Formats: sequence, C-alpha cells, structure tokens
Amino acid sequence: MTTKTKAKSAQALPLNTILSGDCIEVMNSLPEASVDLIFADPPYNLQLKGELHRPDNSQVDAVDDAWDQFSSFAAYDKFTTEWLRAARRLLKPNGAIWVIGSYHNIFRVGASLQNEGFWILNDVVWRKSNPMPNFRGKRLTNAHETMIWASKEEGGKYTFNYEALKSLNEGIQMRSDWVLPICTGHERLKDANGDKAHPTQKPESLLHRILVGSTNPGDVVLDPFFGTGTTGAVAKMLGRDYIGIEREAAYREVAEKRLAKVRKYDREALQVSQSKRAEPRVPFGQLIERGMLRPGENLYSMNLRHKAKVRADGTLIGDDIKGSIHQVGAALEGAPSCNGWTYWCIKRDGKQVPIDVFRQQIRAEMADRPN
Amino acid sequence: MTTKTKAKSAQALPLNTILSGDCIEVMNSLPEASVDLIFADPPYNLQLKGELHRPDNSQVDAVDDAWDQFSSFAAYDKFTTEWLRAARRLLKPNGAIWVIGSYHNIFRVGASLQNEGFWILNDVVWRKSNPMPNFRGKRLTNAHETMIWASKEEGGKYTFNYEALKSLNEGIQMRSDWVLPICTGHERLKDANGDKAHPTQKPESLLHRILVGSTNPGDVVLDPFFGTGTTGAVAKMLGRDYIGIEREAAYREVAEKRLAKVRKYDREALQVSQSKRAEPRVPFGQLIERGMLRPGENLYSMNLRHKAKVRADGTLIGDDIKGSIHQVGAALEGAPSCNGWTYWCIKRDGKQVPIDVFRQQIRAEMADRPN
DNA sequence: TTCCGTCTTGAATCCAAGC
DNA sequence: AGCTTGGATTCAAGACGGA
Repeated sequence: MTTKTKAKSAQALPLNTILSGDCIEVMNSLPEASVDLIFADPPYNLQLKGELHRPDNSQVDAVDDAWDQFSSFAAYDKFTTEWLRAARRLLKPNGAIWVIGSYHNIFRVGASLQNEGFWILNDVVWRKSNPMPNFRGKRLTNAHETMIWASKEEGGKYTFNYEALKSLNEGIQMRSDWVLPICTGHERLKDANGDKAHPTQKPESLLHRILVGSTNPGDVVLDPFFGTGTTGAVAKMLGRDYIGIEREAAYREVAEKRLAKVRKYDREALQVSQSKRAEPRVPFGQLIERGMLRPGENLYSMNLRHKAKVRADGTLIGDDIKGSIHQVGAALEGAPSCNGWTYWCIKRDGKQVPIDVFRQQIRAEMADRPN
Repeated sequence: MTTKTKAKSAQALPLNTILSGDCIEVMNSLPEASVDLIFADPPYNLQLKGELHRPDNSQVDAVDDAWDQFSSFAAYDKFTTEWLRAARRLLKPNGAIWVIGSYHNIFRVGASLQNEGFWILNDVVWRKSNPMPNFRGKRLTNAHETMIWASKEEGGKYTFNYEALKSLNEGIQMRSDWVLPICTGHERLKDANGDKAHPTQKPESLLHRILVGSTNPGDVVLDPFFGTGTTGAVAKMLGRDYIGIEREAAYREVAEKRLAKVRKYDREALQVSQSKRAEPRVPFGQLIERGMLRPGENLYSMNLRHKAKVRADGTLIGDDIKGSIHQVGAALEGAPSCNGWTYWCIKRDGKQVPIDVFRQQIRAEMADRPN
C-alpha cells in the first residue's frame, strides 16, 4: 500500500478525469500539495424517519440513499475528519476548500475543519429562490444551505478575485449570502427512466460563482464527492482543470457523458448564473418588527370611516374582523379585494400618514444594497 | 454553595429581573424544568486559553501553533458544553433554545447542541440589510449571522406559531432566511460618553420575530448573556416574562434603565393568528345527533365523482367501504389520507353545500356558550 | 405561435389527541 | 407506552397540453 502510494505520488496528476473508489483512499493515493481548490458536497446525514406527503397527497421523493446513512454522530464525525485530513494533504499551501451542507451536518463539518487546521474565511449562505416548502407547517421553510470557505491554514494566500465577484454583483461588493435557484429544468440530469439521475445535484450557477471567485484559469479543482459532475462541468467551461472522485458507477457514467458535451466558455451556461431581481416584496409585518408601527396602534382608512388595531403578528383586528391589511380593508368596504398599502393610514401629529410611506422607506434601504 | 442552590431551587423563579454573576453558576442555582424558551448570544472570542484546562495531549509541543489553536478551541468547547448543559437543565420538556453566532463560533455551538441532546429544528440566517462592508476586499462581505433553533430533545412539543409568522410574512410561509437591519439609530444604546453601550446589541426586530414565533404570552424566556437586555425588552413588550443573567455591572445598569421604560402592548394586540389545529374538534356524529344531517342521506364528493350514505352512528357506507368520513374519502381517492370535512358535501336546493359549514356552525355555538 | 391553466417537483431530521 | 384515528398542511418554476 505504501509502495503504491509512493509510486503514484511520483506520477502526474490525473487531470480532467473521474476516479472511481472511496474518496479517502483515492485522495491518499494522489501526490500531496498538488491541488488549488477543493469543492466538497459530502453526505448530509439527513436522518429522515417516515414518509412525507404534500397537502395534495403526493409523496415527497426523499433522499434515502445508502450513502447518506450513518449510525451515529460519532461515525459521521470520524468520516468527516478522515476525508478532511486527506483533502488538506492534497492542497497546495495557498489552497482553499469549499464545503456545502445543511443544519444536519454543517456544524460538525465546520468544527472538524477548524480542528484539522483549516482557517475559515467566510461562511456563505445559498438562499434558494425556490425551496421546497414545509408541508406540515411545523417549522420554518428550510430555504438555504450553508457553505464554508476555508484556506488550508491561517495566513495562507488564498485566491480571491474580488473585482470579478463585484462585477458579477452589478458593481457592489459580493456578500456572504447568495440568492440562486435550485437545479431544475433542462439542467437537471435524468436517468434512463426519466427520473432524476442524482438526488442532490447542485446548480451550475453556484459553482460558477465559487470558481470565478476563488480560482484562476489553469488551476486544479478537486471534487471528492463528484456525483454527476457539476464541479467538473463548470471548471471545464471556465478553463480550470478538474479531478473528480466518485464511488457510484451510475453517477460516474452520467458525469462522463455530461462532461463530454461541455465546451469551454459556454456563453449560454454563464447566463444561468445571473439571478433575476424583482421589486422586493415588503411584508406589512416588517413595519411592526422594525418598530415603525406599534402593536395596539390604530390604523385608519384614508377616508377615516374605518379603523382597525394592529396586532403583534402583523394582522389587524377591527369590528370582529381579523386578517391582513388587505383582508380587513376589503371586508370593511364590502369589496372583493383591497390594497391595504394604499387603503390605510396612521395619524401622526394630527396628520394622516399613509402606511405606504413606510414600505417605500424599507424599499429604499434595500435598493441601496441590492442582493 | 450546595445549600444555597437547594434553597433557591425551592423558591419561585426570579421573574423579570436581571441576575448578576457567571451564567453557568446562576443557571445551576435555578430550579430545573422551569423555563419555556432560552435565547442566547454567547461570546465567541477564543481568547480563553489559560483560564481553562488544557486538553490531555502530552506529546504535542506547547509552542506548536496548531496545538495552541486546538487548545483554544477545546477551551471554547468546554465553556460551550457547560453553559448548554446548564441551560438544558432549566428547560421544560417542551422547551426550546435559540443561539446566535457567526462562523467563528457557530459550528462549535451547533455541534455541542447536538452532542448535548438538543434537537435542531432549523438554522436561521439573519441576513443583514445594512452590514459593514469588507474594507480590504480580501473576503466576501460578512453580511449575515446564523441562529440555531433547537428543542430540548427529539420529539419535544416545541411552540411554533406557524400562522402568526405566516401573517408577519404577508401570508407566505416564513422562511429560514430573515432580512432585517442591524441595530442602529435611536434603538442603539449609548453609554455616558456617547459610545455604543454594547458592541453587539441585537435589533429588537430579531427578537420580536423569535418570540412571536416560538413563545406564547405568559411564557418564561431566559437570556444567559443578557447584555443590554434586548431579549427582556421585547419579552416585556410582548407580555412574556423574562430572566436575564449578566456578568458585567455596566451592561446590567443600561439594561435596567432600558427595561424600566418599556411598555407592554395591550392584550388584544398580543393575540396572534391561530392555526385551525387550535380549534375544538367536532365529531361528525354531532351533525346527525343535531339533525343537521339525516341517516340515509347521501354525501357527495366535491367533484361529484363519488357518493356515500350516512349511517346513524356517524359512519359512511359507499361502494362496499365503511368507515369515517375521512377513511371513506381516502379509500375512494386511493389517497394516504383525506380530510372528510372538506371532501364531502350535500345537495340542498340543487346546490352543493360543504359539510364543513355545519362544523363551523357548531363551533360558533360553542364559542357563544363556552364550556 | 402564443397564451394560459394545470400538473409536477425539490437535501425534509414535517402531527397530535385519544384510547 | 403503543396503537389508532382525525384531519391539517405548500411555494416557486418549469413542463406540458389545449385553445
């Protein structure tokens, strides 16, 4: 085993190929300090129990694959520490790593990263523009995943293309929260049956931003949990070299086909990375949370014929009618609908102040620093 | 010390006061299972070396940087584990905790939470609408902080006011990413010199959303790192009881003054939108007992594709299937479940009348004559 | 061809009361 | 404690089909 490792170390890196096998073993067989960036999407250890149905009775296709099952936190920690150690050995001194996860695993991954000597640069939140809702109404919509960006060690001269990310963000400094859609439509790879080829395929837009921001053309990017090869595909488009490691033959096959089709600097694919921006929706509740209105305060219709009291959750109560500013307005007017923003005002210093001015105020703040 | 602890345990909770001292000691002196919610904003400086025990690892040289780093992490982990354990002891079985942190400490906090038996419900991102920019352009703008919401244990029946949070968000399910401004302006407390009284004062909007969403009026909320008392201030406004613990006299003083000025919202304003689950259950059989439906009468599915006959005991029979309104509906639709109240209707005067209107009628009567 | 309504789907730790 | 039963619960996109 040692002989084999030594022999391989002398060899050149297997660039732009997908290696098969357990990622820890494979990584240990590659020459140390040879990789510029690692992107890793390890199993999340979701610990799902029963089935879950949508309100329309359809069943959610859960991630129940064997590769996501661990017997305990300790087992998961051991796995995490081992692959992180192997990954760190492969990194050049100025190399860096990105790891993505959810609340199920990311805290353990982050702690292991720190324990192993990585130096966290940022945690980055991928805010999904179209997440799956919480169907039972028992928790908050799980609308984001967390990525950790870390250098190999404290003081490492990691790559950060500040200006490139700034221009991706319309001239404003890129923030630690990125709004991007999940991977759907034609980008989502299907198997022979027409089912999704991989349960957790990441969007190319995410990798695009990561690779533009933290690698240069010609850099070597390694992905130890290659899956269907999103990292490789984006790396190839952007003129970076990739190395993929994947245990499952089915995923490797899909990834090979995908990569064969990818062209460097694919214009169309880069378009995907730009997220749309619409007029931000301002919930009325924000006016209460931000202290612009106080629970218990009265709102008046602009014609002063009706009034209603603001409650702590942003609903109104007036004459036995409870509901949103729109619902209560409509009910009081006997109208099918009502724009509460223009219907209601408050009295300040004897004057009527339409509540819409508060919304405009919040929108103005948001416009200062979009996205 | 033990005597004091025992004596205190027998006492009533020191509600709506700020306790001075080390939070671990103070928490251990309070009676167990007495608190509904804990909000914690722990310090994350890793400069705890020397104060606490070093890890038992004799073969590593003391001047090794990696060892220093590990030592520092180990000390922080020890501190975290201890205060979390004390906090968990204080929680009622159905209690919950919120902890806020940044990438410096949140991964260690999250892992400790899991190790100590808390059950993570969501991680929530506070996305700052006005963060401080990264001046040196070496990293992404650190524009968010992370909060972890966890129940005392797996299966705990934590409080979650789903409808209230949905209302705060204009009728759309609340997500795990919250856009709120940082604490500035008149809300930001100043000391005698006009400098900020506390370096990391949290905005009241953040606590408003947390307390509306995960507590009820009258609940006891504890904050072991009270600082300038944002948790207490919002708790008081919202008609919750608070207990603060703070080590620094200067912060306690600022907090006391602040809390003295806070007014509670009026009772009506504290009522929030309720889930349908909170409404009293009405057995279908009541509709027959009260003569709203006659045995032998036909019910029709809303799409008129199925029908079933009402029996005297409140069960249905249709196409060989017998059972409750829910069971028969589910069986006819081949669905895993079915809400019979919204599935079935009767025909009166040629019109379809959903049977749910009868349930609402009964509930209205119950509200008129409670108990 | 375009528009509009319907159907499908996504890393999910997703129920609670009563017997 | 464990089982049974009632009945509450979803948002944004893209695909697809019919007008």
